[in-house]
Amino acid sequence: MNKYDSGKIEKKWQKYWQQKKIFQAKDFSKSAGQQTKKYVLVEFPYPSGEGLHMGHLRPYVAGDVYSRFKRMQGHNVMYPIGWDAFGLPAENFAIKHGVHPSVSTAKNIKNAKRQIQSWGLSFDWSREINTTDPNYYKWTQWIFLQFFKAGLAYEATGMINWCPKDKTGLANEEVIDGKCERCGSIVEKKELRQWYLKITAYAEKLLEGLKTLDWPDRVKVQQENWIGKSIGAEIDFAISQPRVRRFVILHGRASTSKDNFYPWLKKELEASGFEIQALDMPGKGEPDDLEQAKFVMKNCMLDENTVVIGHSFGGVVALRLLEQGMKLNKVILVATPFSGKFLDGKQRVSVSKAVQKGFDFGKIKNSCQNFTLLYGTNDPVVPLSDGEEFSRLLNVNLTKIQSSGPHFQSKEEPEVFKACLPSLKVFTTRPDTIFGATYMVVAPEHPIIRNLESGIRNYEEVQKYVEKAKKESEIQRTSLEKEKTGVELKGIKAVNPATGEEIPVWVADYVLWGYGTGAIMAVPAHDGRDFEFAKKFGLPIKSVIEYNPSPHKGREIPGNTAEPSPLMRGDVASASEATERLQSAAIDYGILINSGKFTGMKSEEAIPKMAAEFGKLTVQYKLRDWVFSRQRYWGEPIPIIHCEKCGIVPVPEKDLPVKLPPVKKYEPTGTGESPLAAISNWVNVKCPECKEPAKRETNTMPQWAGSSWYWLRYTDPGDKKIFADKKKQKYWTPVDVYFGGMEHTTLHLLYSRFWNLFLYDQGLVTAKEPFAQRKPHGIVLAADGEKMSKSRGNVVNPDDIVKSQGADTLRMYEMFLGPHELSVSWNDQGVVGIRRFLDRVWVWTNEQFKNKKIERLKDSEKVERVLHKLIKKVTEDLEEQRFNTAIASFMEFHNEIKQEPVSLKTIKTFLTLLYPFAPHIAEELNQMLGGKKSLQLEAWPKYDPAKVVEQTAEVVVQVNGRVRGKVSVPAGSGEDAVKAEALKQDAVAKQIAGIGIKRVIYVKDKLINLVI
RNA sequence: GCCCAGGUGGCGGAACUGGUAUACGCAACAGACUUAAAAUCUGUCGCCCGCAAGGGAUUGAGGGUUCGAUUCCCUCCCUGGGCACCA
Repeated sequence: MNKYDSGKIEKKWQKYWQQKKIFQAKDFSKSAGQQTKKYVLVEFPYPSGEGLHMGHLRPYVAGDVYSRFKRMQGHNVMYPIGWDAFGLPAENFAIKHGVHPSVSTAKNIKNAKRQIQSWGLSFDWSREINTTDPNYYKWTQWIFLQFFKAGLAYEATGMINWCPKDKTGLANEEVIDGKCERCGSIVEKKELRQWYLKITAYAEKLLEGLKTLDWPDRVKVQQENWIGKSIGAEIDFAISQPRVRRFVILHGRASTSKDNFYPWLKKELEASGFEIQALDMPGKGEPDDLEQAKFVMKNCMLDENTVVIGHSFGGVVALRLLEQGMKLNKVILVATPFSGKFLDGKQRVSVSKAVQKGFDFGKIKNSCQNFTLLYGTNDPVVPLSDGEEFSRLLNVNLTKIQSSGPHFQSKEEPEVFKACLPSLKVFTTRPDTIFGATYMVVAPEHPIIRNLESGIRNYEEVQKYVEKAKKESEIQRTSLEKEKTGVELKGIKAVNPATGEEIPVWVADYVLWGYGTGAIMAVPAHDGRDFEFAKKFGLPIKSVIEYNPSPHKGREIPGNTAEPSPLMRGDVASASEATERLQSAAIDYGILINSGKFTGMKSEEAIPKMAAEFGKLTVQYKLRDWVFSRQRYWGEPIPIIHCEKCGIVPVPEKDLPVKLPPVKKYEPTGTGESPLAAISNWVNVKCPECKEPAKRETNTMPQWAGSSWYWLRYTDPGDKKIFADKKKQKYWTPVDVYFGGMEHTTLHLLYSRFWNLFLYDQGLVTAKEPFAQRKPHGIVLAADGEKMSKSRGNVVNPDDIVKSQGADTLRMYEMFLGPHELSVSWNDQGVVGIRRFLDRVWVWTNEQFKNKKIERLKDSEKVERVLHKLIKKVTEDLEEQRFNTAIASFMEFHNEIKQEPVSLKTIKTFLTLLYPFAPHIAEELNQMLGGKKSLQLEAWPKYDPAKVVEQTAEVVVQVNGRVRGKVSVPAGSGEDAVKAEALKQDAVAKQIAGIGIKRVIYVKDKLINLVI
């Protein structure tokens, strides 16, 4: 008998599988006996210099075992692999050693491929992909352009997360605990021009889709929390602003100062104590905006305390005023046209002329920082898209409303009046507490601080606070131990719309600019944070909710004995409901008090009513748009050209891919520009539209771009015409099982779902959701229970195990360690247990085979029963991916029958079952037994339910629920027979002696319980 | 603070819808083989009392439902993960 030489056997079979192309998945295959397709996916690796590690092995083996099993069941299985090869390590290596990333990447891929093959994984190599291959990233760029064309890829300047070590911007998802996901540096804030993908537009769809997925709850919940939906109300609080004295109304081109809403508006504003000016403008018909602007400057009192309302063409004039350097407090644009093309089909020469002259929006924003844009959803003349253009150029929100009359021309337009009064919009999930709002807080970044500069008496102090807050990192600002800080905006008061009372306005960094409206109504009696702040600064606290009188331990707030404890916890039952409908940070529902006509209502009832009364119901998400540009070299170039004249121009599809040019220096500049910016002959191009000189976008895409659609490419890896043929997609997608790590839940998995949902909406993808089932795996920890890491020196290299014990042992041990979804600790000593088992299988098979009679041998009843039990157990465990217990059952089987002679057929069946786990040894032994083809081509064994059944049953005898004995009875015996048998037992009789049996509980073939 | 997952021998872990808790493996101990060791094979092996037969307690803690609870319910503790001044 040969020794079990795992190294030799494994190489032999790996070569065999490759040559016979056993694992190639054929598109549309419907050959005889083949069932449905199965698309089994694992996260493709980043080929790093260190090679693949245990973290890769675990999901890959799981996917492999499952794939081999499913193929044998007759499924057409696709189990593909590729390389996610863009990324920083290769680039950093290039910086250090001057080796081009593509060179080191190719080398690393070669090594990783060698490793994967040595593990005996049944990947279909004919579908191998590489994200850094121009033929691949061509389509990554192409998809980006689809986002761009749909308006979901946009450029904006904003405060973004910046990693000072990697010298690049980061997405929100890449910041973990205020640190860079990749290198652990503390993330800074930096104002930069960036590309964004509008993932927020898909927030609701991403949430909805989750419901349809067969994913573990913990994964779904994590995505849900990340998207962070809360329903609440937006409420305007009026701001009294003593410095604004004067309103100037500029009417549209075909009207006069007496027309439209002007007389009514004048009356309203005068009643509020303002001075109004409204001129009849020169040049009717097709007026000239510059001429009108000069006329206004000459005839109106204009200064930094003036608000200008421009209706229609009047808005154009207002913008011209600003461009001329006129400083104004605020400009309200009402249905102001931009394009010159009107909805009634007419071209307005005056507007076209003004647009052609060009507005310098830099100058305009310099002159005034406070704009309101009002657009009518029912405007028959000026299109909403004009408003959107202004919104983009001025970087302010667009207010879309239904005007009372067409084009805001009715005699009264209340929305216009409302826009005239400065106000502060807040978002709250608890509008029912509005009567308790005793002050307001804005985030340090809130523009209202600049806008009300002239009205803020302590502006210097405020400014100092704002500057300090902006300098602090996210970690410092959101640190929990930190005491609340803030400064009152003196001279500014807000009006609580519920009580009519004037309340102070503060700036404080506990209010975040990134969420909601960046401003809150503070209800210190019912919000922990507001309470803390109010205590510190001595602000009034007013209780408006009475909690259900409940004996639960309320948390008494020290020093607040006068008021009923504001944070008294209410009824517990409401807590879980709250997450369902409305999320609440710190407060529970109760009965309203001190709340005018709402007093006595329950919170649940009051919330929608009060939201409608004082504002409107809205939805907020924590999800932010995806910062999609990186200031680094080794990534997909963003296929955009910047032209002075035509603006942002997408690279025409025929010019894709935009290839990475060779560079000498890979160092990131750190200034927020990519190293590509220095390659002038690459940067300078002709504008595809006007053919004038233009410049390429030099930012590249983030790591996650290539992996956001790679599973689609596997279905059609070589296609030159399209990213993935729709027929092939339709056959293969969605992915049936996706093995991978928990760490990708709010990164890769979220991004991929977003891309897929978008492409689905574009009609480019056939499956709405990309991954039907997700199987996350636990981390493989080192023997000491810590994470494996080089610095700890506790890393187990899979290559070493392959060398010493063999790939089959490595695979099986990895699976045997524990449940696939839980973290497990590697144990060097444990590995030998599996190797011993395989050794025994080797010896046992050889010895059985030596038995000359094996050909004619018939199995005993016991062997048959044990075998069929094994088939049942392994099949069921594999379906549920319970690999560890399946392996245990092989050992049990072996322990039970190792002394018995077994038939050839039984050994073969055993090897067939073992094949997915330990394919090399199974193939070798099967061949030794005379098998002519790969076990992969055998049908998966089926068990006979009749043979699984035991003839005799061991029934446990309990007395009062305690085990007192055991009886052997024929399977299926009735209660009386078992009871009689049980009473014969000494131990049982002893317990019962002298006491009558009150009751008997009998579970067939399992247990009899005598109650005395 | 909130949300998930989990807590079972010396260790990794089993236990189906409430029905023999500790399968399987590791480690440990004893024996066989050997000049010896390793390897291999055979056996023992959760804890306490007992020579034994047998008995008792036991699945993080406490309580409850039940003939019977690792499993269901309540309260609490601990570990891991996620979110976090998100209004």
